[in-house]
Amino acid sequence: MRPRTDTKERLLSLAEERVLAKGFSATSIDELIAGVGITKSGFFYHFRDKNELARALLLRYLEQDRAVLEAIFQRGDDLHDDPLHGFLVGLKLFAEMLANLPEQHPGCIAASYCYQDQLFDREIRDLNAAGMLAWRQRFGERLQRIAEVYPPRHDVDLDALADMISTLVEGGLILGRALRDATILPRQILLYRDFIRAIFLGN
Amino acid sequence: MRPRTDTKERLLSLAEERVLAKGFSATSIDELIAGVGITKSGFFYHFRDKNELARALLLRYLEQDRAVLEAIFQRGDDLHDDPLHGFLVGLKLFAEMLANLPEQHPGCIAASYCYQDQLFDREIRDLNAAGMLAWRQRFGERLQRIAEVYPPRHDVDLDALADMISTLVEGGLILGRALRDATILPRQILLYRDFIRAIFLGN
DNA sequence: GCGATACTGTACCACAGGTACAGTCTGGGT
DNA sequence: ACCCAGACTGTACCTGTGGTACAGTATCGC
Repeated sequence: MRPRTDTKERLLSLAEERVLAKGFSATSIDELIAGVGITKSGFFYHFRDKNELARALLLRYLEQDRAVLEAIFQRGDDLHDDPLHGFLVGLKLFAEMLANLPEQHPGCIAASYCYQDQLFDREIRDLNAAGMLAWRQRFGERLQRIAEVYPPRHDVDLDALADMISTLVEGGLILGRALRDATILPRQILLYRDFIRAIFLGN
Repeated sequence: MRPRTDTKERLLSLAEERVLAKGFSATSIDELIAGVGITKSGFFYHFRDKNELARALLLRYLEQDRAVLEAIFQRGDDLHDDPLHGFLVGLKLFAEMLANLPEQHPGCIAASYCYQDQLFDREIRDLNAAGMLAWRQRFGERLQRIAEVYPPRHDVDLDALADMISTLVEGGLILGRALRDATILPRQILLYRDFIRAIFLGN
């Protein structure tokens, strides 16, 4: 048998799927190794223990998420020079992408970890928090730039408005899963888009 | 030792706390019985197996949640006859209640179960879905009544707008936990309130 | 042929969920 | 005073899982 080079990736992919379906602690090492066809020793060659699997899973997820979303909103900016309209285009693209997923969005590792955070060490919890804060900052900066050009008529809590995207995504994933309805999340994003229009364009 | 009558309740309370902190499968029967001071046989006297604990936990949570939220929005309606303004008062009361919790909101059992749904049987998943749908209906009816009096200038997806509350609550709980910031959720509710004003009052 | 990489195989331990079932204490009703 | 249902305790046992330890092996590139 020739040694494969993608075993670690396949372990992480399978682990991600199982963790989103059953939670981290219910995801047994045995089912992972059975799924990718290695032995327990093979698993512990790649990861010192289950906690290291948890960390690798989170890092991989955060990075994938960042790359996908940055690409979408960058594309929005490319399609429209104005910061507000570029953002509105980005939100539409985001909603379309979510609506066109081949199947139900599998869920967010960060949210899953959040409801099991006592399983993990400080480092993982901090990574998770940093990931959320990064979105607040990225969207917050956008909203700042927009507010400079389109001063909102009322006071708006821009940090909360930035957090609102992550909030709707996390909440939308939960409702979508619970109700087995993949349209919930994209519709929430479109509502958010309406809200942004109302705040900065007043219509 | 005299037999207590509240053992089952104490088991459920402790289980709820642990499940929200570690997830269901990582919550061991041993830690629960140690926490309330009974033996394993005592646990299996109250619950046939762990799955029955899961069901009882969810039912208890859904009922508590329903009672608390209905009381808040009923109070809003009592304070203002108009359906829109009663709802706006209710949202403000809700945000205040969330902001004044003695400590961080412990989280939502339904959301926790959602990210571990393969652990549970069909019945529990259906209960969870029915709980979410009930909120869509309760808020959807309110929004219908409001829209009759205050026709929105644009088309609005009222079902999505009803779901938006649950979405913001679930998402806000996740961000609040991840960032250890109890102000996130109430601020999201206030933003939702602003959105409702913008849609139905146009300001 | 050598060493790094990617594993396998074997053996072992503690703990968790779960099953089974007999025994015990207590308070309330008769 | 007695009985019985409710609320447990005690003991024994089985399986699966996470985790540890460590020696051995196949393959590839240099």
